[in-house]
Amino acid sequence: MSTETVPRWRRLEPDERREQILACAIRLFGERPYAAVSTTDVAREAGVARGLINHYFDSKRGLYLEVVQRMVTVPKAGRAKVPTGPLRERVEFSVDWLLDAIGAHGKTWIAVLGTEGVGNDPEVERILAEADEQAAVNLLKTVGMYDAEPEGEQLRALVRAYGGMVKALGREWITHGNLTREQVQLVLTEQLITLLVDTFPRMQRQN
Amino acid sequence: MSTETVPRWRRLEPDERREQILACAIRLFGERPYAAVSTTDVAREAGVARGLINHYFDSKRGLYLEVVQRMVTVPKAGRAKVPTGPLRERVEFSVDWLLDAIGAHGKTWIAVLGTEGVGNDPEVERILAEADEQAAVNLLKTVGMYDAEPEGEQLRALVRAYGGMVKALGREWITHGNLTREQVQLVLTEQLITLLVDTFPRMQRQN
DNA sequence: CATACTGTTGACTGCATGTCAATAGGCGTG
DNA sequence: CACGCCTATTGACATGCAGTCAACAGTATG
Repeated sequence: MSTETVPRWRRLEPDERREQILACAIRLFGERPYAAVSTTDVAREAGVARGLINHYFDSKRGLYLEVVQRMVTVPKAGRAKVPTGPLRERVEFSVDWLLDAIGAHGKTWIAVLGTEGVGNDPEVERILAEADEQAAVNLLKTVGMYDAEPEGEQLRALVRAYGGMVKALGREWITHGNLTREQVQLVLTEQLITLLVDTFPRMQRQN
Repeated sequence: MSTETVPRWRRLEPDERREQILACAIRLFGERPYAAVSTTDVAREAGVARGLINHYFDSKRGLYLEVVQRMVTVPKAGRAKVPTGPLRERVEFSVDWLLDAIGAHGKTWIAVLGTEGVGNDPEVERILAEADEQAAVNLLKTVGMYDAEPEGEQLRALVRAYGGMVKALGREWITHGNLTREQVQLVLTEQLITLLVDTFPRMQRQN
């Protein structure tokens, strides 16, 4: 008869446990809407007592906010090449890079943009706005127009709005399959060029 | 001593009561996110017993879905003028009409688009997708390209995606005040023209 | 092997949702 | 005008979830 004591649970480093719970939460919140995911679900998924979740995260809402933060944080893949040459080429390069990123993280991506519900959640809105801004800045730097003269703020606003179309087209491509990658690429390229070389200058004159 | 019996509550026609509750729900769900609105809140706001909500709506979720449905249902304002003339004019007319609609229902509008959270809610997604499709069809009809040749489905997909930019620009204009109405109008007009007269034809050739 | 540190548990509390039998508003009828 | 019926509405109940906390048990250390 073995009196060997087999531990009922393993003790992990705080960071490790936190990550593990967060990973499970990301999966579940990605599949179902907020209200349809209980902390009990997350706890079961992580093989952990429910109370532990409140130990590592203030509340269910706090956990959710971190999930959103993680999901919108683009891996910022190392794009070593700093493109040069005429604007058109830089734009094409940027759009291509965008589509690569979307294609790679497609699954997570659609989960993030999946639902635009009703109801103002300032916190969530702030996180998403920050991510949009980040993406806009990235794009502008890549096409070499970040240091855009007067009214750079307006240009960023335009590119942020352009991001809205990127998301929508991404959904048409990835989730609905209504458009091919080539088609999306064409549209995004033409639209961005129009925006940068035609609309933006005219808008400046209008100020 | 008056023995007059003053009713504790008034008996309403089902449709009437339903509308009343729905109106309160729209207000509350427009202000706070789903989880932060309890059926108790809605009941108090409407001055009825909580149980009545489950009598008229299957569940809190069911109520929410109807709220979303109402909020995305554009009043479909009677635009009597059927525009004619060159495409540019029709586009300008359409964009102008769009911005009028956004400006008028601005408050509700931003509430609807306010938050894009994480998590797939197929029902909500379906409602919003339907609204987007409706808007796209409306726009295409107004510019006179609804009966667009082959690949009309692809054109609708493009216009739906364009709608993504409309929303984003609307937010930059209405809620953040980063752009003026004139600027938004300029951008939307140029982008739509590019899409219709340049990109779409090229895309068709690409098929 | 004993001890201390702390990651982890499980029970407790309050609140929210959904259900259902009982109640009462108010219209139609005698 | 009073009575009675229909049903809109209520209020209590059951279930489940979120947050708190004292106690427990891995586990590293001497």
